[in-house]
Amino acid sequence: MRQDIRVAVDAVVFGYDQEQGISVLLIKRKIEPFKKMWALPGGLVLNEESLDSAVHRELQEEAGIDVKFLEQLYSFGNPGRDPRNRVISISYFGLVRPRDFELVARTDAEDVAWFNISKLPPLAFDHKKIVETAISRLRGKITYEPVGFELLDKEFPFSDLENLYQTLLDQPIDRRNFKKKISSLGILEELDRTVQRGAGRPARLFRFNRKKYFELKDRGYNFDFFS
Amino acid sequence: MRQDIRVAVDAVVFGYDQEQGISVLLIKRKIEPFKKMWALPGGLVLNEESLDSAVHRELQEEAGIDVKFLEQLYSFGNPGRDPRNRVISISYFGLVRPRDFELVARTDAEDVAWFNISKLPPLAFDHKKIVETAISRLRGKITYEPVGFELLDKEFPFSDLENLYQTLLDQPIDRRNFKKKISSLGILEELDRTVQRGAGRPARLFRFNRKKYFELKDRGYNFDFFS
DNA sequence: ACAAAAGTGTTGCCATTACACCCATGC
DNA sequence: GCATGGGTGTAATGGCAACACTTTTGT
Repeated sequence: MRQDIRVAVDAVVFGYDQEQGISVLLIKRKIEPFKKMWALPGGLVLNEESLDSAVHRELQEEAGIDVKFLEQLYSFGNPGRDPRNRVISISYFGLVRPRDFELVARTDAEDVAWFNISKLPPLAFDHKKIVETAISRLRGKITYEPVGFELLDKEFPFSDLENLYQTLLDQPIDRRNFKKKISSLGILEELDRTVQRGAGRPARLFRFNRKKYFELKDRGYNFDFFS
Repeated sequence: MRQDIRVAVDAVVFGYDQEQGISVLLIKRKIEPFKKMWALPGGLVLNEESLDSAVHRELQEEAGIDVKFLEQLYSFGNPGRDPRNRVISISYFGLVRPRDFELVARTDAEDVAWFNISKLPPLAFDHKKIVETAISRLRGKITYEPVGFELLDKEFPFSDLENLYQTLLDQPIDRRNFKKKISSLGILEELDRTVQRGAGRPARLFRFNRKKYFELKDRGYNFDFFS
């Protein structure tokens, strides 16, 4: 019998926010199977498009967002992961600043929303497994490359970076040692301006030096976070 | 138009040998397209089988070998990577001891052979790119997990491990420091026996402590190889 | 006896860790 | 003036890197 397998892409897009922590973008399905359940944005690849284009298109179509940082995660292909036909899912991993986007549910999606990664609803298909894979990739990532460029505002107080790392590592960091380490990498530029956040002393703003940041990312770097 | 994409798996299986260094397993294609060219073992996934089974089956069918260590590498899916139909390839990465197997060309393969990774012939499809991706994964791998269990003989002199790392890193290693580092990981067991290799003093044999080796592998470990 | 490979310790240095008080602002 | 978050330096430790000579065998 001729091969009868379909190919889909699915995206696990993470956002970071001081209040919410790390969130994942989900859509509520408008159609069967798993109608009304939350699921990862994604869908079948068109005949003429590349896999990368397919993910970008689906994110645009279903959630109305344009994710710049996307990389391939893993391909899930067990028979039976879709109850109707055999579909293999090529999953992607993305990072964005949620505040940069206004979510808009379209086409197959009845709703779109951010969910904190520790408060996920039940998910359609094997999407729970996909999200878990993505989270463990994200956690692993910060130990061998810098993370933050895609998740923080263009200009941010140092404590934002510190909080991001604490959230991702799920453990406290010594502020002074962390500052020393990051500063020594030379990927940050200190600005003259400050920002006030609630009570307390105003914080100086920083931004990433795009060039050095990506150089370091390409070379790879071993952070040793234990403290 | 209904989706018309096929799904294949391809395997980049590496072998290590004191004389040959790092090699890749290739087959010579018996059929069009790219008839008579060298290519990675692989082929279309059957309707009812998992991706993992598909790779194992293809390796068995085309090369007659049974690869125990296999993990997913990356999925390549550009339209046009196969000149006839659209085929996406889910590639896998494997490690074996070449001496454990006798290669046997079967089904679609006219020939099977090991090629040193620096002396590869022209390859069919985009297999050159796939092999390059696999090599860079292999190089990366040894910096965050131990490697060797799957590539060395059950019992081996310490110098084999040292040579393996030197080959993979493509740079000399200080023998004393390397010994100290590996010993401190507690993944090696020293045996009473020795082995003689050509001239020189006989070398004591070692073997991996399977349990501790895989514990370390799961936990992840940061080697810092610079020297 | 010499060539070839195996085996083995010490020292200096640098990077990581641990640790606590002052500063600028809002209320 | 007090609560809140921002900002900063030093000393001790431990892990890594550099480094060369002796041992055991074959020829």
